[in-house]
Amino acid sequence: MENTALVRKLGAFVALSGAELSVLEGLHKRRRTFVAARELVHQGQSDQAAYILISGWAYSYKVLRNGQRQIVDFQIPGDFLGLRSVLLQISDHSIEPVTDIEVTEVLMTDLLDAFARTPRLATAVLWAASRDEAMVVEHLVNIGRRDAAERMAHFLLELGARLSLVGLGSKAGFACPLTQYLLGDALGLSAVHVNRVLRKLRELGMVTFREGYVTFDAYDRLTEFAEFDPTYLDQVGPLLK
Amino acid sequence: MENTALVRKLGAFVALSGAELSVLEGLHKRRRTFVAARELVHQGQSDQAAYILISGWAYSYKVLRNGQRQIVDFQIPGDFLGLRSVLLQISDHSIEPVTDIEVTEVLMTDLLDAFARTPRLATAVLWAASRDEAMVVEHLVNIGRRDAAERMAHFLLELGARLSLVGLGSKAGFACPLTQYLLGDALGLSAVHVNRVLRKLRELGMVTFREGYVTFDAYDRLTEFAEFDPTYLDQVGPLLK
DNA sequence: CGGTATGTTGACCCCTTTCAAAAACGGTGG
DNA sequence: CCACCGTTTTTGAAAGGGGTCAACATACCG
Repeated sequence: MENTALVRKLGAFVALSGAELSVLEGLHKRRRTFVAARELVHQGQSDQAAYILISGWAYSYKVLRNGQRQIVDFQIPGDFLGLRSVLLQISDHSIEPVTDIEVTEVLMTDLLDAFARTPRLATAVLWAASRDEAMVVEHLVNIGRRDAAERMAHFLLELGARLSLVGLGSKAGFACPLTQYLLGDALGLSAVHVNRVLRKLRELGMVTFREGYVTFDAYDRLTEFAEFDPTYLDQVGPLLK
Repeated sequence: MENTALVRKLGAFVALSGAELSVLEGLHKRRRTFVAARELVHQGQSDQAAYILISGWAYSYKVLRNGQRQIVDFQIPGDFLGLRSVLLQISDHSIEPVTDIEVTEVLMTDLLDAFARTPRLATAVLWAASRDEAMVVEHLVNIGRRDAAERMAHFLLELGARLSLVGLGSKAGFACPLTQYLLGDALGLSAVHVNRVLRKLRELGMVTFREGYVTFDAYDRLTEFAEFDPTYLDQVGPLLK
């Protein structure tokens, strides 16, 4: 089964029965692929389907009239794309792949049906949504109250931790397809300043971001510097037995 | 029934049956009151209960080691307090009343039971959580990509719109118990700058914030200025019939 | 091999912060 | 009713973090 990442995520919250697993399985209706940098969901469009990311990276963002863009979050394998859009019946944001991506489509009607048949699954998805919200909240704190260097450090650590949870990273580092423009739009910084900050962090011997790879040169020192506390990403144990 | 605000909110998403309404009713176990400015939930504490706000204002926030504080959102009547904390089993933020508040307590076990018995309620709560997340996302855009004046304007408009939905405000204005320090911590600005920005907006003839009351002097011009689009707050009609 | 996207660095400027201090406000107790 | 005191609001002056503009280096690609 390829959507292990999602099953693992939800399984951490709710111990899923065989029946529930097969309902979850049944959600994966259609396999689709999208190419890098071509918008997948458009802000304002009303959606009938969400996606589960199988491979590749994507990001969700909002654009302002003056052309500025704020990236809300990056999505990595195992994450939902556009779940909120489906529930609110309208997309309040756009989604674009960073790399070529593979997804499976989840139809809203199927999802609501699944909830009706297996309430525990609804709870599990509610948990996943809460975790996503916790990440957005952390980004808010990051942008609102940390200076550029701390912000960058925190961001890279969070990404590393998330990737580690799905086997794509470690405390040593991770492969990262993001450009400095994307980083800037995610952190509320200019691309130019992103560059300067990365240099500073490199010179401080804490992280190196070069050639699509992030290396944590001093993980603990970086964690301390960024005041990074991964509690909001972890799940201690199944809440529903 | 006093928790009309919540019923109205959820009812907008899911047409609730009599049975579902009574389950919802049954959630309101205990009525409690808290006094202003005394912390109600502490960051890091593990929670067994959430609250539904009946009257008064509260705010959720995170503190950094250096003492800085980022307010994530203000809660007004009809809003959940600490729903995310309950689902994640740990509070990633603190909550404090702005004014004296009345709440009803919702025990986690009751909530999960209610989900099991009435799946549509789970869907409705998932919707409410999505709406909260949409607000946080909008705050992120606000702080990340708007300058101080636009940010303040957008914030006041959103607050006005939310209060209007529960009958506590209009396009003319609303009663607002917030201090300039609270505004600053919510918007990622210093209190001093908040003051300057308010003066500027007042001199531009768009909003006036004086003596605990926000007056929209030119609602449309302000909306235009802040690029405020309330779509993310509204609900067009019940998704589940 | 030219062309386009990305990374790098310097100089300058402006929005916001910080520091400081005064004024206004609101409650409290005498 | 008033003196007193803590909180909140207001304003000024100076410093700084990050933005903007511009140029150049580098890498990738058909």
